[in-house]
Amino acid sequence: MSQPVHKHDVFQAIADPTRREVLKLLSEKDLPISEITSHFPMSRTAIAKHLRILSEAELVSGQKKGREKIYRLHPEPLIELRRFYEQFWSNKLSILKYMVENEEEK
Amino acid sequence: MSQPVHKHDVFQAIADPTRREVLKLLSEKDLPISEITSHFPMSRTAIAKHLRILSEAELVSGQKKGREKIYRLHPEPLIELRRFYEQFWSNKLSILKYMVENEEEK
DNA sequence: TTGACATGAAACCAAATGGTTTTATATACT
DNA sequence: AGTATATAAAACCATTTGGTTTCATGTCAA
Repeated sequence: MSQPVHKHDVFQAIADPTRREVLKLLSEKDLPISEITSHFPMSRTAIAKHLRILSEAELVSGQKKGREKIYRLHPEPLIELRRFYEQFWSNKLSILKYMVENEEEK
Repeated sequence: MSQPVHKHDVFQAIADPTRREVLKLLSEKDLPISEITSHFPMSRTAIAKHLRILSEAELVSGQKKGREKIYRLHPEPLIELRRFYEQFWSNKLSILKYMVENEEEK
């Protein structure tokens, strides 16, 4: 019975370069769809779809303001990205260690 | 003229849950395809395809050893994940702060 | 050398992805 | 009231994705 709360997860959401760019944009400032679209070589409709996917992953939310819909970044789910990353690189020391160990094999 | 050196990048590579699991497996131990396959409810061919994608992203490499092909993890490209992550969460303090603030909601 | 095992490669398929165009609806402006 | 603006929603489409099955090739072992 467990509901499929989110169709898209964070990993899928950031798989697309356009969506990563959108997140970057929104990290500076809340923006309406049309403004976001102006930064990309594609239709507003395409951007709206990307925003929906980001929204399903709870990385952004949109609030209607007059006739505009203002989107805002919510970076919290990206923490899952960090948890994943740290399965492999738990700290900077381990990275250094790895690099040293493999120095000669190159 | 710039060649598309890699068909798949890290972000695409880790978008699939099976591939993330494969990376996790390989983080413990180098493994041949058949052994990897035994951990998943799908065919060896399917796993081989996932390995190719991971390989294109340079997250794994495979070396023939007798009739087996042993795969090994190369976590280096995951550093890009970290760079992306830190665009939004620049330091551990902000993460800690967030986690503490949301402790009770679990 | 024959058979079992491990992988590779190709053809095929349904569903998802990432885009388009068209049409509709709600809001703001004059 | 009528027009322009901002978004939404739907139909459509080509390509990619994630799987399958089938067949071929190389290697080990008896």
